[in-house]
Amino acid sequence: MELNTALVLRLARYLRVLQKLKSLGFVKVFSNNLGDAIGVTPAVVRKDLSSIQIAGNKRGGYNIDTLITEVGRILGKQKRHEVIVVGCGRIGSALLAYREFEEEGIYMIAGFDVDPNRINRDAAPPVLPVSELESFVQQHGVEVAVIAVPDSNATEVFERMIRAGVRGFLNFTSVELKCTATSDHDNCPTRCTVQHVNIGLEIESLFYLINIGSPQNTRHHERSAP
Amino acid sequence: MELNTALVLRLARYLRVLQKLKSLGFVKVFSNNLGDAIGVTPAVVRKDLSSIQIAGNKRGGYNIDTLITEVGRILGKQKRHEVIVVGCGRIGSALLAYREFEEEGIYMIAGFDVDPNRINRDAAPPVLPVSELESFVQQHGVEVAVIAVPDSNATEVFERMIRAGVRGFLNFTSVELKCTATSDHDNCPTRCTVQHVNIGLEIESLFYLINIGSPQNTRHHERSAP
DNA sequence: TAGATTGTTAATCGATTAACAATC
DNA sequence: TAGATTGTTAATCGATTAACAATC
Repeated sequence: MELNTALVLRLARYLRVLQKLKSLGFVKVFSNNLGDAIGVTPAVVRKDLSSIQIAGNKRGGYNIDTLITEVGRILGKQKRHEVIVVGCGRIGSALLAYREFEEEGIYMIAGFDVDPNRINRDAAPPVLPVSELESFVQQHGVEVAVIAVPDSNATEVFERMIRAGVRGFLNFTSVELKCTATSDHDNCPTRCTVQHVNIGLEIESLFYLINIGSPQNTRHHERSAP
Repeated sequence: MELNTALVLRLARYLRVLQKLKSLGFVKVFSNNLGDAIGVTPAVVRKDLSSIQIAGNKRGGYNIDTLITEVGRILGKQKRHEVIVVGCGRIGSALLAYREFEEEGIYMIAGFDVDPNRINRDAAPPVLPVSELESFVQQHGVEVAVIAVPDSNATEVFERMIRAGVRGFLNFTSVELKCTATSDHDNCPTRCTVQHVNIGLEIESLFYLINIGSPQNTRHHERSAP
């Protein structure tokens, strides 16, 4: 069962909506409710759910608890998700301090920087020198990292992390980090995934889009349709 | 000529690559160079360029200067692009202070916040009280805004800005802001565009994707393929 | 000229939408 | 039962890929 990025993002969105509905005391939900909430048609919702083997009732919609459990299981919500942030400038440190992710089981466990003035081992989460990146990754089994360094250092820290075993990246630089060609050794079979967040690019495209009047859209990754 | 979001984002990416190539002294570029650089096939590049009426030479590729001029013109790079940031918490103020956008002709001209402690009229850019949002938007003809307020305030500031005439939004909240249903008055014909940046969601999906080993992806708005 | 690259058409692929039988 | 909603199939749409003639 291979789910693509778009589907996984939709599942994560459904989950957030479901959690809100549950907290409001709802027990059941219909495909058109979920569709409205995240901006897709009911048919997409039903197809998504049936693709992950979740069945509803022909008349009574879907049970919210079942949905939360099943979608959460697929997204691995039973596990604690630990993330590091490499580059603790303005954006990096903003993300590092952003505790709201913990509600979703995502924990920022450390930041890394080259600047000695930014190092702070006593902070929570601590900011460590990048020289300790590899050992930290290996010790903690870090799988996912945010890259928020200057463009000029992006490739270096990326390749170091690949070698150290990190497999998922959220890339805030404007360097187009590629997974395939990164292994120096051919014995590196590691597939990795990079999600790009390029704010300048998004703003640039916004200026075009508003002046033409094309329909709404999503991102990346992350985008929603009417 | 209606260009969709994905195409516009690719054009913006081409432009960055072209600027780099030009600064390195290159004069010509081939479709496969551009394709490699942003992670698409040469055929996509040629199709994109021909769709905006840019012709290359059958043997000599494309002229970089022509490309920069033409793509820049389409993206409206001759104009100064002014943006405001509503919500000056950690992420909002990080973006407000991010001067690198200016290289791309994007200027953060003001921030807005409810917290009196964050107001600073003398800063560059200034941080103003949200009560002044509408008047500022109208005075400066603001077209694009970053929304970085807490989720609970997202809809309110969004609707206020819509009414004030803002038409493009970069939404950092996890609220699914929708353009269509926002007008209180039916006489509001304004189409707007929202780009969503939902970092928690992207990290969540990363954890799924790395554990299954699906192929790389893009964002959004903003994502890149092999 | 021979070789390489564009520009475009046709073929493929996947995702979205429409439709509707099954059924609660 | 009648009405409403699911689950799935078929039809549509758009985007991606393949292929190749045109041509520099």
